[in-house]
Amino acid sequence: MARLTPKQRMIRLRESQILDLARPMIALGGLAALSMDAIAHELQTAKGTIYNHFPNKEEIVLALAVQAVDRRLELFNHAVMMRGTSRQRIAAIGIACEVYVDALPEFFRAEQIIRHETVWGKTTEKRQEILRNCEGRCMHTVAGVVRDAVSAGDLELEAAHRIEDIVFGLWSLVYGGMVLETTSPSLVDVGIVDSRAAIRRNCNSMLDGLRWQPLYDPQSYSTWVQQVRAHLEANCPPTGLVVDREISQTQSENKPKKLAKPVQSGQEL
Amino acid sequence: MARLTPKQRMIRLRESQILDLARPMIALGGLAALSMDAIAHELQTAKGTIYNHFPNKEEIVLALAVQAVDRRLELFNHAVMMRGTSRQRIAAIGIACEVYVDALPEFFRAEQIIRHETVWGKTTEKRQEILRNCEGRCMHTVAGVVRDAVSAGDLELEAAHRIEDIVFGLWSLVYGGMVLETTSPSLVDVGIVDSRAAIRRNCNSMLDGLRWQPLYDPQSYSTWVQQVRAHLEANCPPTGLVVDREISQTQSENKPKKLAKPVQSGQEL
DNA sequence: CGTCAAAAATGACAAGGCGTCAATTTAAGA
DNA sequence: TCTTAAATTGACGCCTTGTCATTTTTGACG
Repeated sequence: MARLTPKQRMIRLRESQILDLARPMIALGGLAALSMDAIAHELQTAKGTIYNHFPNKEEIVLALAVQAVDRRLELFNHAVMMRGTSRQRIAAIGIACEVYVDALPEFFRAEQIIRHETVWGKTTEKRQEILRNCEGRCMHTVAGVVRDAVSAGDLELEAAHRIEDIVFGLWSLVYGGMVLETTSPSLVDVGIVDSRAAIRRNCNSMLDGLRWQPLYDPQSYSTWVQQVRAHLEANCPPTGLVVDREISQTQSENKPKKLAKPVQSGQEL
Repeated sequence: MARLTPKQRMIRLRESQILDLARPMIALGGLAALSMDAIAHELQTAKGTIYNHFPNKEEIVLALAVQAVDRRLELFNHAVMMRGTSRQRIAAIGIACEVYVDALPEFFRAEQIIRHETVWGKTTEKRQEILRNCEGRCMHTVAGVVRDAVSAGDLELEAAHRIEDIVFGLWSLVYGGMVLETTSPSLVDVGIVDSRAAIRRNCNSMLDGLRWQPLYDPQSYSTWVQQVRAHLEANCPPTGLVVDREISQTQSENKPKKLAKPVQSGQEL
């Protein structure tokens, strides 16, 4: 981590500029709206230069997803550090998810898009590993709360019910709910008027079903939500910047990687 | 519903041929892998002819999604018709989802793809309405079981907990779980070894949390799963064909619709 | 300060896909 | 048989991504 030459700093800067330009694009219209030409044009460089930073569009999305999970983890960490019962702390993570989706929708979008084999399959192993790492740390944070609950005696695990599976359940419930909320043709038609409230209520039902003490109480839960939300929104302003993550020293390390035969040359879903 | 001229039958036939060709394509590589040229070529017609049937790629995906939800509904109906407690019948729907995803992955994929604003936004109102209708009927089927449970006294709804929200919860949990299972970079790395078992377990936790009687019992649940799965797989062979759904009498009704300015001309996600 | 090899930037180009439309062929009913 | 509406055709316009031979810049070293 020696000092950087001006040139190197220039390159780093451009990398983050690329991502800053790309983020609103994919938020607006998915991968198809992410135009390499447009980025090059706005940055006043040649397209080839963009390709020196990222071997293809998909890799940009992956880079965005990494930023996204970083931001999410940050919120999670703030959430679990709050003082309260184990049940309150796990609830805080749920609120963190809501804050995340509401305050950083562009990041959330990146996470959704990278979650497609067709996109994922065109990215480099190197960056994939980075994302896996981030996701792993997120899981670890959540699992930690569950473990604490067990230690504290708030939660008794039945045989054949693993901590990871519980985390997976909450994850499914929240992620699935958010995705359906965003993309379902007919949520309102079908009678779901306040999907957020429904998600929260359902998470609580699940935890009640595990007999995670203390059981759901609308009153106290509601005030806790207020508290957490205020705390998180105060501490994690959407404008906060992410530290640049260094993936290679030189551009040339990125260049020649040549994917093992791009299955589809077109764009995506 | 008079008789069809040979020509009209020809057209109907081609429509289903288009869908049959498109299904494996999107299953393999998403919307990008759905090639209009390839379909035209394989059908030995001109590309323009395909565009007489569907105004764009997205509309084909939507048509596939309609087929998909039809198939899903079919399975749901078989599931809820089984004799058992209300809790067993709701569990049967969960199993139906598993059978659906396993036996008809191409259909599931279509449902996933249409669930993107960028894809959805390019389809016609007419067919959108059809899909909403199908989804509504699915919801209705599931909600019916919940209502039965309430009637039978197996389930007491607290105030501010609506039936639709419970259905939404199960939907989120199962859909979210299945999506994560399919697309998560690192499920195994992170400790989820049997995601299906986890989904089932978590659904049961949620229902337990609602105090939906009788509560989860591993033994009896497990045997019920066997039964349902066998029944569904016997009654709904994957090869079963869907009745053609008639959307318009003549092709020319489809043709001139001209979308209100395609925001993105490229493909998707 | 000058030299030079390596790194980075450039942009014209190949490849390939979608959707269009004027012209043509086919079908159906009188 | 004739007429008119419907259906088919396929070349074409337009847009995109990703490549790569060439040119420019950088910075280490004498």
